Amino acid sequence: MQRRPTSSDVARLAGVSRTTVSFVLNDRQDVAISSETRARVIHVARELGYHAHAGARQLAAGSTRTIGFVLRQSPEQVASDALLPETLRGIASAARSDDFRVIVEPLPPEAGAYETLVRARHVDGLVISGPRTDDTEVASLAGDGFPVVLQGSLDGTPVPMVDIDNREAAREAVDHLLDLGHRHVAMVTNAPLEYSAAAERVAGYRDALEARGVRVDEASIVEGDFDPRSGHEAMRALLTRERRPTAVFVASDVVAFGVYGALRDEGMRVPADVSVIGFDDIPLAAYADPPLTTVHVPAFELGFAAGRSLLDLIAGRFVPPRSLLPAAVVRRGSTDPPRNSLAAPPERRVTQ
Amino acid sequence: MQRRPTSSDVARLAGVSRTTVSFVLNDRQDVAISSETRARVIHVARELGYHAHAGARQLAAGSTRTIGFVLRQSPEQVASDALLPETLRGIASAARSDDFRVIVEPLPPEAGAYETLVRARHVDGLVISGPRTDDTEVASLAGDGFPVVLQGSLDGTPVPMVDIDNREAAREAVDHLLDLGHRHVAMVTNAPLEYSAAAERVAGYRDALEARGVRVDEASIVEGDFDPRSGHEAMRALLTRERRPTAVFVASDVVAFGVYGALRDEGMRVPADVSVIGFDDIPLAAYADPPLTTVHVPAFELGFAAGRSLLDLIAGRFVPPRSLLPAAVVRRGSTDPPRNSLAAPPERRVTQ
DNA sequence: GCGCGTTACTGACGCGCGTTACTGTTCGGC
DNA sequence: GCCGAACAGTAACGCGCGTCAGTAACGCGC
Repeated sequence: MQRRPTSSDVARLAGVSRTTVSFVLNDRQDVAISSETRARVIHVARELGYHAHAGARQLAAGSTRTIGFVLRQSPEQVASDALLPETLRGIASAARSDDFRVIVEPLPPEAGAYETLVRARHVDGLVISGPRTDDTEVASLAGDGFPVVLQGSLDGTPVPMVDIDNREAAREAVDHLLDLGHRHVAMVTNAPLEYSAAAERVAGYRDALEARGVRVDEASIVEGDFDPRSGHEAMRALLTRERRPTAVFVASDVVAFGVYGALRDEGMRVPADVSVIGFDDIPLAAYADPPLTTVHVPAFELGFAAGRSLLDLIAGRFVPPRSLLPAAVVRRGSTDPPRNSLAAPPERRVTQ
Repeated sequence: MQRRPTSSDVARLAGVSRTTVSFVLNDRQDVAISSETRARVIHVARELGYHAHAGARQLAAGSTRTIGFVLRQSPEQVASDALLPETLRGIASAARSDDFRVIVEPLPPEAGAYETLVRARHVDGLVISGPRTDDTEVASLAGDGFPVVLQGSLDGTPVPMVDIDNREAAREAVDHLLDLGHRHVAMVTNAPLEYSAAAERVAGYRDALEARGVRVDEASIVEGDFDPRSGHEAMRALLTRERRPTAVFVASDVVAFGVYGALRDEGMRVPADVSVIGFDDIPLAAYADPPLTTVHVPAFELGFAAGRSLLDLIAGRFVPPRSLLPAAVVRRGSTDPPRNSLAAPPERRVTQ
């Protein structure tokens, strides 16, 4: 492994000072360098395969050109997060366009873990995924003026966040079911309601029902917990209810796979007996049986937007406190009108 | 954002020199420091929330305490890589135990992209996932003595690699089908055969059949291409064959979801009409319909082992050229004996 | 009581870069 | 022909740390 070329090497070979090399390679417009000198320096640098030493540059310039991506979810949640690769690609993509790099830090058991990332100046800013209300570090970091962007929803924080409009998207999902004629729509949440996103999706569910004057039956909202197993149990619980729903809004595709399972166990067919709409549009949603109607969440774009916002924040540019990306229903095979919707319009069935 | 404490601050408050602070905090055993002084320094450092500046340390010590994780797959492959989160967790976990960090670099379109990571000394080593034969950079990096570990298989390279034994695992998968009595077993690959892993799994498929004296019909090996769609097409092609297989070995769970779809389209039931065994054991495999029998790939452990090996390499310790982790068949609901295996033992049916 | 080893610590250098303040040179206007 | 502005480039400092060579004090043997 031969010696790394330094800026002195470039300077010597180009017949200029190190300062000039630095000016040229950092493309500084405020200093006058003749275009011949510029070209010569750039040529030599390329010839030598010169790249400024990251550590030295950081030390001198005070910036790391690196951002951190902190996964605040539990290991199990990370493992089954089918959109994580896309989100990560989005962040990395945004970073690269500004010549930044991304350090990924899955949350370890101990607290104060990503503090090191910041205190040791490994990164210039953080994107925090799956933020939690009980996370006091985030607030104190952001309060200190350290650039932080939340990827996901969190109530009552001034920290900029990037997300989809969960409430609106959920409303649209349930609207889809209502449009098909369903009036008895149950819901399985994606997660416990302490998670803002889960609570917001429930709110959207209520919005949709109330807008049509359909009474919200609290018993038909059951909590899921990230994985298919929880969906299985939730659906089983729903099927013990006196009035079985004709449609279910499952606020997570992964959980919906469990819901499918519970329905199969009961011998109920989708969508003939029960319509199911999911949320996320994970890569396998289109290959479920039947293909899952769901809400498409633009994971790459969310990651990209979060990265973009963070870079803006680092550069001192204005960043809106909330960036909400559009999410839209993708209709596939798991939703249809309720079976006897023609024989007995849903509006009447309430009287039965 | 108040000023970062430096080692001088710690030194002053502890009443010692900066050198002593450095010795204590880096826990150097070869210099004599009284335990009282040690304790005092540590106390002050903690009090101040002191963490050595990453850039300065890198510049002085020459090591970044950071490793790179390069994703050599195409964006589409990354997006549908259901095991990526686990692998990433594994690497990060290994890194953390040595106080290293992980920079993730999805492969951008342009070539020479991760070279920067190395030339600018952003990282001390690289784990390269999904290596490809046409990757000359890897060879030249490793040839230069730069620490590189491959996560995944690549033929004919001296670079250390971590993987499962694809051939053996595939053999076990097919053995499972043969044990059930199947004799007409088709295969859908996980990827084109230029990918070493795909070729190895085909080899394992052949091994299993040949060991039982079953003739390998070249026409019953069809290439998949990472996504479910390719599985759908592959299975459709297999179903046009004169003799339909009674079982299919699909060398990727994700592709198997497509295979399921094609079988449904034909009105064929799994496992009653066709048994299917997958590969990978993605989180949703157990929630397919029917639950997919598959080969469990220990993704976290693979990531961890790759990270561990890389750290060993960086530290100058010995690293075996190939680390093969065990993968085992997980039987679920998608495999059963062939329907008429009792009425007409498979061995006889060949004469029909 | 002198030398020598051991213990406990420190001063100063340099890692490779960005940047500030400065120097020298050219050129146009009067 | 002189002056100031614009142009082209440079010397030197410091970012915060790790580390080497060195020093001072102390104990111990003879």
